[in-house]
Amino acid sequence: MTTKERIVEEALTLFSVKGYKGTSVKDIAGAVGIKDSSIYKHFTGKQEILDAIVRQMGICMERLSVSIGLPDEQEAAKYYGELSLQQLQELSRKVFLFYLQDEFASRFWRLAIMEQFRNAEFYEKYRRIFMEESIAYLTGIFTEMIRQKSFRETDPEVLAMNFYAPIFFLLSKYSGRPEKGQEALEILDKQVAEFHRCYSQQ
Amino acid sequence: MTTKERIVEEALTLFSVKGYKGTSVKDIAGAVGIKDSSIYKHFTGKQEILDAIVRQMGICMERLSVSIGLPDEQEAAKYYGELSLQQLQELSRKVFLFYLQDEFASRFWRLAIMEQFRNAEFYEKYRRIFMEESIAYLTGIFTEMIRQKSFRETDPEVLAMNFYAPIFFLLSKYSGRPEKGQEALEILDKQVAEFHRCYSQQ
DNA sequence: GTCTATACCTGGATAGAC
DNA sequence: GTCTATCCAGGTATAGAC
Repeated sequence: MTTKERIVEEALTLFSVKGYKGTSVKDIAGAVGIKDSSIYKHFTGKQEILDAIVRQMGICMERLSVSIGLPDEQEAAKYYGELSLQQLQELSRKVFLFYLQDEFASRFWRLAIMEQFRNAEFYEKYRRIFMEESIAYLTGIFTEMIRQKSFRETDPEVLAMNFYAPIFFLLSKYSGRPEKGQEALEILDKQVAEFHRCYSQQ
Repeated sequence: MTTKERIVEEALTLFSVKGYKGTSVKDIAGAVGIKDSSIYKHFTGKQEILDAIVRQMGICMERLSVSIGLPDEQEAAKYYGELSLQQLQELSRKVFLFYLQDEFASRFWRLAIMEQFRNAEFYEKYRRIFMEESIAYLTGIFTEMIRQKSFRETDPEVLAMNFYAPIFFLLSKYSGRPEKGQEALEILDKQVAEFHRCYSQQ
């Protein structure tokens, strides 16, 4: 990993805990193991490091399904087949654990949460990645499931929100404490079981 | 309003947009209309202003139901009677609009979100007020509704999460933009209608 | 491309006049 | 209880040696 990459790496770690304003260039340099002045050979300033993080997030997260290794909406129909309870739980756990534990996504989640009110770019990315794309992906899957009659006839967007909102809630609750992920997963499984009971036609 | 109260007031407004670190004592003093040095006649420092805000939130929000003017769990059974769709929608709208638009709660919500990772006290208060108490309140209501057989036999906590998670999601999405509240309310109503369809026994 | 040294500024906080 | 003046620490950033 180049020094420039390590700067971005350490900066994201620090920003995601102490915030942008709460992290100094000295802190970042210290974490990398160089002096603060050396940072300026790689970036014009602190703001540019933040910009690099945002850009990287844009690249990494362009599509939720690709990042998590989930089938895309077209394949999903086959992949999930009749969408059994076990498969639904697998789907919810994958999404949840990805955002909670993925090296990059979990830190970006926290940073975006902290910066969303100060920084329009963060608000946009945060909303798109962690809200709209997730809902859109699930809407696609559920549309197909309903078409296949494995799910009850319902507005697929309402269904997607019903499925995703508890995941989002638990992410918000546990994003600072990934070590408590097990506790969260148990709650999540209960939610999904209830979801399945409500909508599945088996 | 005393100067001390106005300092807390303006500080909360600024903190809730620019964050604690992003707001200077000069900014606060400027908003109040005094010089920064005068602040120190009322507070020992910036940190104490933040402490005052946290304390005030503790007082204001001790019980969700009181703050919002909702019936408590015992009265709720009578109040909501058979819990019609309209009453469920009223309940969800009250909770949602309170956190979104209440002068104090909406700003505290944003501040707490930004400070939760840096400040354990904020994380505690944020989680207690905006997550656990809401869920606990709804669990109480739903327990009673199930006992009355107006709701299907279900784990009331799962029900509470099902009901509250979309509210929480929409709050997170629209907390910076209360002017778009109408758009959010339409989505919320759809969610509640679906919830009612799933669980009500009428 | 990393270092030392340094310039410059902002922000938190105090002292003391009124 | 507000002001002016001031101090000090810490943070961003630059210059220049190696």
